[in-house]
Amino acid sequence: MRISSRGKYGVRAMFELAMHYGQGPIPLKVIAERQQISEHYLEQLMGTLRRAGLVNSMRGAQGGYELAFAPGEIKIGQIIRALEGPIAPVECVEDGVDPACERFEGCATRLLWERLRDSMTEVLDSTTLADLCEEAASR
Amino acid sequence: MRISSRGKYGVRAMFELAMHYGQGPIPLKVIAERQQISEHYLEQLMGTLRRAGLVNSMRGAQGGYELAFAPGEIKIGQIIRALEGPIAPVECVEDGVDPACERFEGCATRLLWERLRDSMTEVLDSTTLADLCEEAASR
DNA sequence: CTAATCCCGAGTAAACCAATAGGGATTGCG
DNA sequence: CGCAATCCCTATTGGTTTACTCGGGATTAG
Repeated sequence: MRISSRGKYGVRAMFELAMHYGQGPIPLKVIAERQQISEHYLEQLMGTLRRAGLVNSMRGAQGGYELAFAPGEIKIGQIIRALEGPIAPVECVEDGVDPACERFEGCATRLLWERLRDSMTEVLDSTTLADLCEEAASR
Repeated sequence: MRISSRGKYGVRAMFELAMHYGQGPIPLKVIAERQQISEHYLEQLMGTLRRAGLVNSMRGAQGGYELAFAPGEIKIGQIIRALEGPIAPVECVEDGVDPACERFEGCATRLLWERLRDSMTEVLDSTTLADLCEEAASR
């Protein structure tokens, strides 16, 4: 029941961008350094986040990345979904999957997985980058 | 954010045992058949569950597996922990891990992962095999 | 022009997963 | 007793995923 480094790194990188929101683009190199993430690896993740519409990038000298929205409008759940796929402990409770289950009792365990999915989603979608910034500031 | 087949299969197998609790041991073969799980693979999982003290086994003809406790006393969380390890979205919020974080802002994301861990634990530890049986019965 | 920067695709070593293979030990029953 | 049913254990395998690394191309501010 672990998220992968993709999700961890992604949230850390986005948090870094959130902490400097409105101050112009931040180059990959700086994010990677400050968050201790392999630069090339992070590059791939940022590409994914860009294609998901969560960050904007500027090429060329003085370029870098910035959030596509204000920190308060980006939910952690969006970041995780972009990098790790649907938030669902088992495939059959993914959004948009046919709920018909051939196993009669499959449904018994299915309800459980739905509850688990919902509680995970609730946490991840009720927290925004702004919340993380506040928590970091209040210490 | 998926649990592996180990966890899925394990819960299904334990549910099967719960549905027939008190009716003597059920052979692996039957569990595997009813739950459509590879017999040899399930054997490994049952070994793990036995060593975790969640099931008892009887060898020889007429042997099989049965729950070590009443269904109401076995939490899903125990099954998952036995088969998948600690319930924690990231390593640094596992129980018993040093909470000191070298990254100053690591703590900002750490709080998030703790909340996620707690909400997952809450669901998995508040549901017992008896709950699954009830849900299956009420339809 | 050039240095800084993003962009992209390929390759890779290690780990993990789900399953298979093959045999050994126990035990109820005829 | 002897055998079939059953659990027990270790090893191996093929496939996938993970977390990177490598090398080069495109863009742009100064």
